[in-house]
Amino acid sequence: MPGKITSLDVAEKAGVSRSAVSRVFTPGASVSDKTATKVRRAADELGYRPNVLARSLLTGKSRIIGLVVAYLDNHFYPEALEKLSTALQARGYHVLVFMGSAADPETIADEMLDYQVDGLILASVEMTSDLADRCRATGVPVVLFNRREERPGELAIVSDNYAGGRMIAQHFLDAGAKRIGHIAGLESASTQNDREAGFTDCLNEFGQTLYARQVGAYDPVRAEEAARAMFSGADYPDAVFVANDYMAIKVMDVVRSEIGLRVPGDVMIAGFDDVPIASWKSYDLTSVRQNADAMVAETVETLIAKIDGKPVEQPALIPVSLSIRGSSRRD
Amino acid sequence: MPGKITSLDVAEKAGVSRSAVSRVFTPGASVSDKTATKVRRAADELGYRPNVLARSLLTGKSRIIGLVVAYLDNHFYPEALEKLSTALQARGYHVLVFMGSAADPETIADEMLDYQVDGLILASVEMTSDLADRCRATGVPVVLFNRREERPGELAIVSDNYAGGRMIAQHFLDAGAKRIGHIAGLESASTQNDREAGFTDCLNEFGQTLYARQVGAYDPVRAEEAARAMFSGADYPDAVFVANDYMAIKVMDVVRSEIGLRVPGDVMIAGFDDVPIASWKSYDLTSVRQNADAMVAETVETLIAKIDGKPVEQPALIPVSLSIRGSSRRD
DNA sequence: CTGAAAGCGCTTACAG
DNA sequence: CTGAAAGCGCTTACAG
Repeated sequence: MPGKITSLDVAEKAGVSRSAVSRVFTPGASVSDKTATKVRRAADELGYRPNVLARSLLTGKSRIIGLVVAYLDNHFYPEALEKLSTALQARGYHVLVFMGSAADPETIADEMLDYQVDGLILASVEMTSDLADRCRATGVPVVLFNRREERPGELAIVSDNYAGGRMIAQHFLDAGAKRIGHIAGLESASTQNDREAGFTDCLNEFGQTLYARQVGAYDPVRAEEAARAMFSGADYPDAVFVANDYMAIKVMDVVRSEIGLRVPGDVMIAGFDDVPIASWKSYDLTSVRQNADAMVAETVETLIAKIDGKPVEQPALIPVSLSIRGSSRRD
Repeated sequence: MPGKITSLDVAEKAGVSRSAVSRVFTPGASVSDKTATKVRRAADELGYRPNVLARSLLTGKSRIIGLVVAYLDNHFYPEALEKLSTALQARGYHVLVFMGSAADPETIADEMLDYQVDGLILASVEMTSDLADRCRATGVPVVLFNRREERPGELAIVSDNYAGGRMIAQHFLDAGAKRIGHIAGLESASTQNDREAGFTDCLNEFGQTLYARQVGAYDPVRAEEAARAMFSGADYPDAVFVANDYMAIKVMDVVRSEIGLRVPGDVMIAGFDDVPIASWKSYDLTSVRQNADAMVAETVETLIAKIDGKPVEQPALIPVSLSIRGSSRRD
């Protein structure tokens, strides 16, 4: 293979200066058509492409977005990652992935900053705030995805989790449920708190209180344990809201296969996220739909606006909707 | 925020040269303890960290690995992505993600090369070969993950898909299946060809041939259609090997919920990959286990060895094993 | 062990 | 419109 082709090689071949070559590859720069044609031809023949890293050094823009994720086993996140990356690619950015579980937040923050990322998307539930504070301190734009922390200057893209919680409570009440339970996610997570607050507020307004409560911490094994604890006795709930689909699926498995109850006959179950699995026939799970497309679009717009130095305000909550399915349908 | 802190700032504060600062941050460089201490203190106070991009320009190493993926809805890939990224992080590399579905292979190849990636992992099923050829032509090390193309110089990490196919055939035969079907994945994919070859070879050795065959192309909707076509008549198979779990789950849903057959009573079903869903109680799917950890470890080792200029040979096939579950168990 | 100098590949005012 | 020159932040022989 030939050594790396540089702009100088192209310049020589085209009989112009390095500056001219650079201009041809800089949208909006002033070059004559004739020069542009010569340069493009030479570049094509040589297989030249500008070195993005060298450009970054000059411009101070790397066009790299750092994305911190974890929990890729919860199907909501791979979908988000795919959409986020696709949307960013379309805008000329690329995603450098950091697994939140692979190192401590300090290390991750340092590494991201080392790569001179133009912006950050934080989609990992735990320890987000340390990371975000540290990054914001350096002046790199940060957007939280599917979580909020209420820090000053924070930009957070979240669904209307509170409204979603209310929808499920209302749905259970409409169906005549009398003993309504909740299996919570991670209690330090804003999604959990907002969903549960909406759920219990609505229950209270109709004169009911939570009949049973367990914590699954957004973890499949803990969700199973929570289900066993909640359904092993005789006086189990007749409806339960599980804080996300990933846990709800495990709860359904325990309730049906281990305990031997019928869903929705003995107990109605609803989840949150409306991941594809929820609509699979074997689960047919009622769920609150998070509009992933809207969340991603808002995340990308907000982050890029911030990067471009535009004034950016905290975006509105993303609306949710209820997908009613067999797990809570009583005919 | 203060302007970017450079090595010169640190050098001045510590009363040494820029070279000295650089050496402190270069493992293995010769610096006295005294200098190192002074530099580290100054760096900490200033919050200095070397600019990886600037370093890349000099060293020619970006420590960025390009990863092309797609099909994140097939749960095998998010898991692989998570493990790949974690393993690479531990080795001081980071992953720049390219969604194979978001652009044509040429564009993706160009963009990856623009970022001066040190190496590439291709985990996207389609159009891999164009992309790989294009990248290899520039001298960037490429490793294919979970696919092979038999190109010269190719490095491909794949399971022993052929052996996996045989295992399922053997298992069906042992269980007394007489009418054995296959729902194929993408027929241009090496995984598909190897799995089916092993499956039918084994069948043939025992005097059987494929009783029915449909193509699902690794796509959930097409898998459902394939299942409908295969099971709508009266003389449906009594055992079917579906080329991956992602399709097998959809096949089970159609067979049980739409057609009304019992699994395994009326038909035994087996998949491939052994993704977490396979062991969920509602599916309890027999599957060939791909050792994702081993595949990832091998991929990372091979790629890094190649990057480091070491002689690298095509690695051996990764062994698979059969996870027998309820979907094929007849007591 | 340490510093001055050159240079990685590019872009951007500055003149012309 | 175009080129010469400076410089982004860093590393690496080269002397000392």
